[in-house]
Amino acid sequence: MQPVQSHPWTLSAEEAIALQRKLATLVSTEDDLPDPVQTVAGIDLAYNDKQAFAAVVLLEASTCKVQQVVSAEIPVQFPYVPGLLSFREVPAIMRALEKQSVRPDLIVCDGQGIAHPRRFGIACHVGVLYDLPTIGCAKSRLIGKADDPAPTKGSYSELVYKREVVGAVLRTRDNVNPLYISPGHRISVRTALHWILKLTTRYRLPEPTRLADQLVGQIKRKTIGSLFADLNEA
DNA sequence: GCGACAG
DNA sequence: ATCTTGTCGC
Repeated sequence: MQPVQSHPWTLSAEEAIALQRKLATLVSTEDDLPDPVQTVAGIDLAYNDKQAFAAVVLLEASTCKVQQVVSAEIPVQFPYVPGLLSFREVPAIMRALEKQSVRPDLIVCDGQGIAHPRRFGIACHVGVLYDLPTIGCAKSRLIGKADDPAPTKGSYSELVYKREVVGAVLRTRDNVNPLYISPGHRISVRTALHWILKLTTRYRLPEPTRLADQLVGQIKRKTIGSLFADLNEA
């Protein structure tokens, strides 16, 4: 699949911030998903000294069964800067997605959606580029305040930033650290929570992101840069 | 001015 | 993100 739009990627931090403000205008938090959501994709990345690896896992929404896996490798060109994560990860994600034949009905990203200083986390970036519904599912907080949700699975509390509800802190399993859920594009906070819970089985992370995380790790190990270590074991 | 700060 | 085995607790 190809993106609906693109923009330069060789930017300074200042230019990236200006671009985020501009693209944030296109984000929608109104539910606009296919009638039956049939396929869901999970995306995650792994890093090497010089390379970034991205993996996209396509799942059947009703069963969480893997239907397709694509990945890509690309040299890291943008440093990690809180608030500018997408400029470091999206290039690799796009290379992987161009290898994927199916346009998923929903995408779960590892990181924030609108729970971001300029309401444009990585989930929003991916959503706007492909004009697809996306959810930001982060393991920790970037911005906002929230009460600690009850310790039981399904409990959650609103994540508020600048007096506005930008997401929720969700307990996906009993007595485990909660996840930070926020809309990426074409989805509301409530619907995003609904889907994350629906896609969560026996682990803290929902299946799309959990499997993508697990797979990029394997893919990274099978690289020539990591083969030397493997030769010693063999 | 001093912290906090997705992956 | 990444370096990494065993171990404590629900």
